[in-house]
Amino acid sequence: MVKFGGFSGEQLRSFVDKIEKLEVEKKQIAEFVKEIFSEAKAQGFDVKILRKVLAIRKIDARDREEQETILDLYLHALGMLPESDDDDSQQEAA
Amino acid sequence: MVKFGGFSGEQLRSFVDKIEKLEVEKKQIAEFVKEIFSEAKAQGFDVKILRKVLAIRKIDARDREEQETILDLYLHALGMLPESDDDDSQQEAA
Amino acid sequence: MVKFGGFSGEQLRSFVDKIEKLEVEKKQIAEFVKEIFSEAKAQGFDVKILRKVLAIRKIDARDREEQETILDLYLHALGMLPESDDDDSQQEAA
Amino acid sequence: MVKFGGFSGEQLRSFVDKIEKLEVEKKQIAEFVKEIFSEAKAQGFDVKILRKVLAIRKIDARDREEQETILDLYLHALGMLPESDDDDSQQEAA
DNA sequence: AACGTTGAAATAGTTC
DNA sequence: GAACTATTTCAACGTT
Repeated sequence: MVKFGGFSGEQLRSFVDKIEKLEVEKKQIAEFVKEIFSEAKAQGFDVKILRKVLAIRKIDARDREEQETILDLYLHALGMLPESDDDDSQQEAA
Repeated sequence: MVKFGGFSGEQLRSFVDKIEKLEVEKKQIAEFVKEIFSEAKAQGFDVKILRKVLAIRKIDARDREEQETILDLYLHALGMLPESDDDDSQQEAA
Repeated sequence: MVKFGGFSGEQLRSFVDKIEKLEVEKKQIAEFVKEIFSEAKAQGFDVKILRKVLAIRKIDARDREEQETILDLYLHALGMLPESDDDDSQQEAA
Repeated sequence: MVKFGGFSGEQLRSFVDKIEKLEVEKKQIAEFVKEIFSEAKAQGFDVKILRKVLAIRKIDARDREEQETILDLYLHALGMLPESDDDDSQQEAA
């Protein structure tokens, strides 16, 4: 049931407050990032290239994650990994 | 001159490190926000409505800012505000 | 199947043409808007203020929309709106 | 002088109206463009690629413009073009 | 004319 | 998988 009539107004306010505070934090961090870009630019770096560097590193990180995932899949397929979902009977007598 | 060939590699690394750390922080906060939404949902709140509430509050906040800004503009246009360096023609009969 | 090898070149050309034509129209409109600003300025209006007025009206319009949306959400949440396919509990006493 | 007190309210309203109408038109065109993308997608085109095609054509168009500009510069440098800025007195007694 | 600011467009991610 | 939301990116604009 949807919380509206009654006492849950305080809870709602609490949720709203928390989230808005966190959004503020996020915004502050974003501004900080911008400052760093400015600083880099002031020191002669090409911001566009800097962004590209970061983007590539991001992709690489993902690749690594995915490849680890694939590795896990392989290992699991070969029965060399204890998988979370189907460990319904392995534990007691492993 | 663009800093990429040469000794500025350390600076670059420093910028990249800082930014990536901040990005991590942002992501953590975003996850935290999601948790709060989950919590609210678990307590029976309609997340869609909660989002709308937040959106409206955002718009209202911006509206308030804009209203203040335009008030300043009006006052200044009417010569009722001591603006920093805009007294170019007000002194018609000084 | 992705349409790029083969006979669909004409279709592609057609899409590209249509879109580019529309983009041209958009650009023309944008230029027209600029002309109006110029005209206003020439007639003694403070363009900055004019822009702010427009911005505030935009925000207000969006706010109104959001308010209506959330009203619908409220009403619906309270079971006071006949939603299209949300009659999950009406049938108890059919 | 800034138009505020008095009779210029109507003019202001007129400007606002015109601009907002044009903005609406722009938005409609943008929606139309989206529809075309949808249609293309429905017919099996990869929208991402379609966008890339458009982007490249845009760049090419710009390139052409810039190259024409450069060509103009060359021609002018070689004294083969009448330049805009300093043609204030050349025509009558060149 | 470069700079930062702002608004729009696009992409990625999430939810239903 | 379709729609919605959020984030990121890109371009335009005013400003200095």
